Amino acid sequence: MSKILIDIIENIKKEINLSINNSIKKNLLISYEKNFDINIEIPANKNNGELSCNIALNTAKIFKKSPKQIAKIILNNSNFCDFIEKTEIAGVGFINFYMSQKFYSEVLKEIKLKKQDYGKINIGENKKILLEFMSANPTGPMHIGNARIGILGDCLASCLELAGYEVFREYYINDAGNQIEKFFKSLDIKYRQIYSEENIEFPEDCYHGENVKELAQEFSEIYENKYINSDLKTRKKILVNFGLNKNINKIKSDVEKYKIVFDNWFSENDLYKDNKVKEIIQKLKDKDLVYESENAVWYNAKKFGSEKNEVLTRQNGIDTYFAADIAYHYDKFKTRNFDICINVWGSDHHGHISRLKNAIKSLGINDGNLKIVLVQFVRLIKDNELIKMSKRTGKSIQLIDLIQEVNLDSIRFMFNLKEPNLKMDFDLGLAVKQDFQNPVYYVQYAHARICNIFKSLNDEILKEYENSDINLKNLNSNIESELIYYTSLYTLEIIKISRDLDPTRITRYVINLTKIFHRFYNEKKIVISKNKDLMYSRLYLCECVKIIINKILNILKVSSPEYM
RNA sequence: GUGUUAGUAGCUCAGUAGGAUAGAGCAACUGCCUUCUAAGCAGUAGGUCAGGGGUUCGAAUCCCUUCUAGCACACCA
Repeated sequence: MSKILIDIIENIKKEINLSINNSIKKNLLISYEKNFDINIEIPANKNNGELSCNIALNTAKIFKKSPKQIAKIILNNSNFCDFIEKTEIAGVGFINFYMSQKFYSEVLKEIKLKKQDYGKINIGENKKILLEFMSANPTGPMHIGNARIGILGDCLASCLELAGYEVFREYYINDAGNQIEKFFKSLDIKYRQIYSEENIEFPEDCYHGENVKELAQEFSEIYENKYINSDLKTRKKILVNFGLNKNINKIKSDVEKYKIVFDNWFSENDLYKDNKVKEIIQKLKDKDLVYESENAVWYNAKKFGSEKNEVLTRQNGIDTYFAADIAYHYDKFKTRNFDICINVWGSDHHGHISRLKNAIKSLGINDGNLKIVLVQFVRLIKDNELIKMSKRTGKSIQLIDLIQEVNLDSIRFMFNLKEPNLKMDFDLGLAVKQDFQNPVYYVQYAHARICNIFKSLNDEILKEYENSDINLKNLNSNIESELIYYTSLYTLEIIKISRDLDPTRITRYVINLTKIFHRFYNEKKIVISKNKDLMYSRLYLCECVKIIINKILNILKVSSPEYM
């Protein structure tokens, strides 16, 4: 468990509360019953210490003293652990903490000991999370927005695992409902067009993408005109099966090319096969939330403050996506017993959140355990021009097109740079052309530099380094302290990622870490044969930084080159 | 129209459970390789945090309001 810094922060909070209580007993502060929520932060400016507390400012009114007086009383009546070198009262009354040399040494020892497990914490308490993401429609190829969602979801899963959750990654295949009817209709017409002399019209509301045409073509190459005159039911079954299989396999292979991993591919159709959709409608009916009107079955969402009610079963007898989605989430929570469900959705689904939450709440599920991460659309820019990606026009930029132009390291890194819930412009020209400007190389370069240092050492030195007792107290310059301190913040980052469900923080963290490392590298010579004691300490530090960079690049599934 | 997300340097973005002098990268300019990798480092310049109110010791961050933009408001998924 890596949590030196976390422990110190907790210790400070406890000690300050203790100090306040003691001061009250000694009549130094006026009586107040509650324990305070102590806020410890990392100051933006290094001159304000490594940790800082604003408790004296927040309690000035309560204690009717100036913040500085309160801070002084608190410090006089407290005794912090030996990881704290000194404290000071600064500015308008902040209490600032400076770390001791022991702290720096212990952080490095922990990294070296835990290696890739450094940063692991257990705030998740092994709770089971079902993380559903990507879930692109199988009626056509995936577009670039799906790539962003896939990469963010994949990375979020890894981060949550680090935070101590048990994460199950799932892809929901929408292979049922109205859209499958539409998919069949589109395929069927394209298929018949191939063999018909007459001009069969292709309706506006069908899928206009190239994909449908290609599928019909492939189908006809295998079966020729065998099914042209079959009855509707037979034709539908064979065409839909053929099309879905092809598309889903394509999705699976594309996903693999992006190194995105799923534990399970959940078929919407299975919900129907197992009668789970009808069961859920019945359950809602039992709770008096369902009524029939205009030959459709409705869910009474207005009861929960919605503006309008929702259809569960259409006039044509087909259940809606909404009905299936309730059944799907019931299955996640109640049948498969997940503690928390996280869905990574395109932000165009945001309207769906409240009605789904209301629906599962009415089935006795705590809707607070359903969390939605919204991901906004990606626009692709090339030569300052917007590349459209409408599925309907058939000229969409597919997910697979991108990987043919830009290398995967770069794609994965770039998509992990910007917060999910912000729209993003992906500059294709820049990503391809100007490799050296890309932050991914900046980070990888630091890794390669460290590898190179170790490669330059001969076996004898390496052996001595491995076996000697390293004096980490040598690492006492500003830049070394700063670098070590930053490595200790890694755990805090993992906590914030699981709190905000924003994996992109880790990318920004590793960029900052490498920035400090590059600065250190320029400022301090590492291989110094005259002073082996110092050299080994610095090698130790390099090794620790390398461990973290490597770990984060692994999370991002970006390669860690040893040479560049 | 209603809901929702946003607006921070020329460009791309960090920073929001209120904190100290608002930060990076790119682009511009100036330096640093006989030295562990210059895909690097150091420095200069660049700001009415969209506008206006409010809350308080303190606001880019919270509240109200105006403006601008994306998205959603289907018996699509």
